[in-house]
Amino acid sequence: MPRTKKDVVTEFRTAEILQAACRVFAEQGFEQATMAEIARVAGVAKGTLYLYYPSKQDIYWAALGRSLLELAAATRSQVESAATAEQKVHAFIATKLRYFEEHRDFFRIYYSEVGRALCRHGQAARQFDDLYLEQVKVLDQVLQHAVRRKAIRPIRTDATAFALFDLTRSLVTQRLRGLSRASLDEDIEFAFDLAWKGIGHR
Amino acid sequence: MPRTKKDVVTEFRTAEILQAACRVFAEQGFEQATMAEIARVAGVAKGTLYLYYPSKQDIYWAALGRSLLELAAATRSQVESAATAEQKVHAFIATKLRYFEEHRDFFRIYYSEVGRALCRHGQAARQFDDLYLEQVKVLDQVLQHAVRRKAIRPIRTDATAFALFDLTRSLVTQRLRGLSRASLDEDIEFAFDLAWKGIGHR
Amino acid sequence: MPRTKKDVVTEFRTAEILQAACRVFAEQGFEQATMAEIARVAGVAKGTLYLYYPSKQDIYWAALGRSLLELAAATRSQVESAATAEQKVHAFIATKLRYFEEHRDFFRIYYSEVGRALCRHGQAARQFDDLYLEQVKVLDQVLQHAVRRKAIRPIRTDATAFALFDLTRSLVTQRLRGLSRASLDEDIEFAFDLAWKGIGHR
Amino acid sequence: MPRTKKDVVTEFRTAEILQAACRVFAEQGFEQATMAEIARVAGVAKGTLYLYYPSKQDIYWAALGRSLLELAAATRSQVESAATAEQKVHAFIATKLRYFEEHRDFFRIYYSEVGRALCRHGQAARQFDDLYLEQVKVLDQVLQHAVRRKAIRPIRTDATAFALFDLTRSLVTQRLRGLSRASLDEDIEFAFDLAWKGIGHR
DNA sequence: CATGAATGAGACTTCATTCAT
DNA sequence: CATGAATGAAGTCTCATTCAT
Repeated sequence: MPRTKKDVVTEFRTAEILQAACRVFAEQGFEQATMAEIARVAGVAKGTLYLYYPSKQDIYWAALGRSLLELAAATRSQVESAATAEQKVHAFIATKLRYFEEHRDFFRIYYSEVGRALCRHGQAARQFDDLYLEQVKVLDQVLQHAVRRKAIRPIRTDATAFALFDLTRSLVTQRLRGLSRASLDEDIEFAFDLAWKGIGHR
Repeated sequence: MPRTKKDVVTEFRTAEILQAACRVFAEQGFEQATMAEIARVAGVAKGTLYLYYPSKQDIYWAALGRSLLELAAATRSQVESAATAEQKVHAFIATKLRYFEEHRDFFRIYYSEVGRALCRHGQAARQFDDLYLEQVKVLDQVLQHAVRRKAIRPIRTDATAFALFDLTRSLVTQRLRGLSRASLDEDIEFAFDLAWKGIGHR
Repeated sequence: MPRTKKDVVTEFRTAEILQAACRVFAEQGFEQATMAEIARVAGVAKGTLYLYYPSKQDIYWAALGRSLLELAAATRSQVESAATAEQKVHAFIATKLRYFEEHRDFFRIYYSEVGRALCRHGQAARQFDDLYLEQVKVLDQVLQHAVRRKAIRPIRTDATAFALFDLTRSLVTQRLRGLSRASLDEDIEFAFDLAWKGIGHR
Repeated sequence: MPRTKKDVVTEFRTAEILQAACRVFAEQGFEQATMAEIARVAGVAKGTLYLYYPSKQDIYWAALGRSLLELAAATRSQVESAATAEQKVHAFIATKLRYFEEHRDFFRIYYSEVGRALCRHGQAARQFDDLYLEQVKVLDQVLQHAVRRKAIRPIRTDATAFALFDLTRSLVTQRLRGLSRASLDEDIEFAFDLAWKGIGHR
């Protein structure tokens, strides 16, 4: 509440750096990205980066984590707001697609990290993994509930949750690569339709 | 045409190197993997690697490409052998899941590369991308044909092809991470069921 | 001449900084010590250090020089006060041991600098060297006088002066490292006794 | 015994590097010395240094340790060869002065390290310290024995051992700094004489 | 052909010093 | 005067690649 001067500047710089980092990591990937390039894009000196983050790794996690938490929160919120199971699944897909559409750099880093996590598994990617799995769990519970209510077919909910998760990723990727000529809303409907007719009763 | 002596040795060394590379790249990722480690695992000297491949990048592409071509061929073959659209889609999913199940290291590299390709796009990943898109196209044509024959709902076949593609990846990932307790066949049936009930007529 | 306000503050800050510097340099050595740490210990900001000293090097010389001058003055004073050659040598040894006992941080820097001076010779260590040699000269003259008076054996006085100088350093070092269980006075007597009589029987 | 080819080269390079390191460390001190400079003096590339030593620290310890062990061995050997206590003390002083006279760069590093060890105490300098203290112990035992035989005065042998140790260092330093115009043998005799008889008349 | 010692470009990180507030 | 955020030069170490043996 106090120290507005310092905090504002810090927050500004932090945001500036993370934004630059996001762009650079999205374009180059973690390993190819250099601190020099991040600094250049952020418009600061190399040393300045280390005033705000102790290492390249930390900038990376910060850039990734910030959006990851935001996305997770948005997803939880939207899913909870939805009334029926159908609407919840729709909300899940829609929220993700919309968020990624608006944060394409984040999606690139995010997707890239999913791949990296398969290799080098057992490294410090725990925090990332946790957030990842938590998202799936949210959807899993929605599906479990829906199965009990017979809103959807009896189905392996955990595996389905994963699959729906990847389905959204699939569409985002298509959009990102310019392979989808449809509008965002159309893609959302398409994904939901595909998912729902698949898991829908009858 | 024969010259067996030389060719056999070359082929042997090549295979040995690629296998080692596959393991190392799968465990470490492209950037973290070192030529020294690949050489060590392959049981040859560092310099020897350069007798067979001009660069680290090339070993990577070779390791990736070899299995990629194999998988593509298997997929095409199995899909063509199948009679009905339903069986073709089933074959597509089954072939991929089976292949990845048997070539886990390859899958790791492959999936990791999908992520890397999003970043560093426009780099030399053209060959990878082509193979990737070709796979999708095979499925796309199956779906187009099926739509015309009203074997499945009228649907955006290209986007659906992508989605099915990612659906299989989703299940492989689950298996790889130890998140699926089902058998391989059960997972295949699950994936197909999910896909088909989604795209199936009625 | 007075302007007490400013001068007092300056003197206060200067002393504060030098004391902090003394502690930090003693603990870390010149190169490992950082301006940030000195500032932290001094309770001022990094920039403030540069208001009073133009560089790290200068703080170092100041911290070293201050005590060095003090010690030199004390030594001269005590030696002059002593009546006989024996007492003068005793005073020399005693003064040094007492001073170092009370200014252990200074001794660490001082001794460390002696070592550094051997390397990097020809650098700006002139001032340090001068003070160092001057101390020796004081003792040298005492010894020369004593030789003429036949108070001590005819002996190379300059080399002996150096040797006695290092003898005191030797004992201080032992005390500092906790290798001496004797009292300060006992160590003084021991050093003087050793110097005066040697170790030989008779 | 076998692998002469490789071993010889390795030994040659190792020696080359250590010699270069010795010179550079002697001239610049540990912190000011750079790997680039050591490589330049050794006539190899920077990376080559890391083929033989894992870090700058390790090169330093190696350069220091090699001579330290050599000196320790020579000292022990010479002291043991000597018959009487007087001759043993003489041997101790003579060996050290002779060795340092021939290995001036080593002495610089060595002395510099003694100073560094006072600061940053508690660091990994254990190995150095051990060798240092062991040397003193050798002399200590000689003195203890001599006291029992009444070859020398009853005296605190441990403290005296330290003092004699520093006495030799004192003379080496004088020679190194060009402050002694005497020959090496004269300085040896001077040091021994001073130690044995003290400065007092009679 | 095979080797692996040697290379050197380039990465991350530190820290003395500056300067706008 | 005092501050401390910003700077950027410089250092250590890694590793893909080369080449003499």
